[in-house]
Amino acid sequence: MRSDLISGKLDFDQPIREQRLAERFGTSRGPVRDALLRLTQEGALVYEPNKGVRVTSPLSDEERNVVASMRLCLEKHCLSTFMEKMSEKDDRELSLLLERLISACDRASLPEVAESDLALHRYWVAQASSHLETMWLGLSVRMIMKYSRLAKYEDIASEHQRIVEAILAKDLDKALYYLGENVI
Amino acid sequence: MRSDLISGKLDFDQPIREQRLAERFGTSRGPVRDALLRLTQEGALVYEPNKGVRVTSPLSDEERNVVASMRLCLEKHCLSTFMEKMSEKDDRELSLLLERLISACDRASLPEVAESDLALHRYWVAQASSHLETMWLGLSVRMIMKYSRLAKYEDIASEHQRIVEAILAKDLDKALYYLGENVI
DNA sequence: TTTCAGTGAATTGTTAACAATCCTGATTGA
DNA sequence: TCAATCAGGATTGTTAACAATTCACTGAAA
Repeated sequence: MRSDLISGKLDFDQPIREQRLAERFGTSRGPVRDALLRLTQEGALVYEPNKGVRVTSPLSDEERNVVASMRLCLEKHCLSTFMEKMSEKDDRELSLLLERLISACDRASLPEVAESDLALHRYWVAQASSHLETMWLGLSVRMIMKYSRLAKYEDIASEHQRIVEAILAKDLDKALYYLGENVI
Repeated sequence: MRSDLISGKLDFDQPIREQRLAERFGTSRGPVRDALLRLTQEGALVYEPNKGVRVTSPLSDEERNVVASMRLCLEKHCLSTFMEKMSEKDDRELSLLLERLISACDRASLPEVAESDLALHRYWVAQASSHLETMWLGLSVRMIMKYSRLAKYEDIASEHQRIVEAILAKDLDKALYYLGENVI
């Protein structure tokens, strides 16, 4: 469900019906309500009492700038603490996530690009702090719901490749610099 | 429930039982689950599958610094846009919220201080952007859960008095400056 | 004594039925 | 013609019962 929202399959303000989703995922309305409530708190949906949820409207340019600078502040901190104590296992994991993103870009598959983009960033955030991870999610979901509609796949791939290369080379300054160019 | 968490009535890691809350609030477990899920997304509780929720652990000093600077970035933007288009109605509302906070400080009532502190800040954030409001909530709840354990009531009152005075005098620079001193 | 499997209570997860609310469209009356 | 009213269907909100899981405790075997 989240990947549908992130990839922009659904139009803004479109209402989401609980019964439909329950049938689609072969469950009852209870767990569906839980999931919709979570997506609401993440900012992908908006809720109105007795009217259910609908797809959230995109951020204005001003809002997007604020969110982006908050996200950058958060990710820079997480990337710093992550790089201080990363192991060979993290190296392999990062390479894997990057590879997945690049292949999604090659196939020009918007849902997969959006998801693997988030998964890569999420990795260093989650490794640094679980508290910050949940906050990061809310920021990123909102940002990607807007940007995913006008993405250039080659740029995404190369931007992330530079970041990961800098991380693997233990070059903190360079990694932070490229991260700053990517998160806009 | 949220005010219990904010004011620090419950110990960290203490598990929250759905049945207990359902009886306390005279409802069934369904709405209780909804509320707990929301508080989880806000960061006041943490959830583990098949184990329910428990009170979240406090932020580390490092995490708190990051969250504080994110919150300050967000609130400064919101306060600026709010002050551009505020009316006399907003003047009265702010004065009311400030008065409530000061009287809570006088009574040295921690739950009320925490809640009216948040309510005041929330006002200009909500007026500026509903998108940013939900993000702000997650940041602020986490911050206040830590700070509320060692607050000096007179400082809180005077800090907010200065902020509101600057807002009412339409002095943006001064308002932002005092806000920066308060959100730490 | 320690460890491990088993047992039962406590708790969370899920479901389907029912209640309350909202929305749409037809009908009535001015 | 137009506005207000009133079904009815659709949708969300709530509840209680049931299923699945966890946890603490017991007791037996090494």
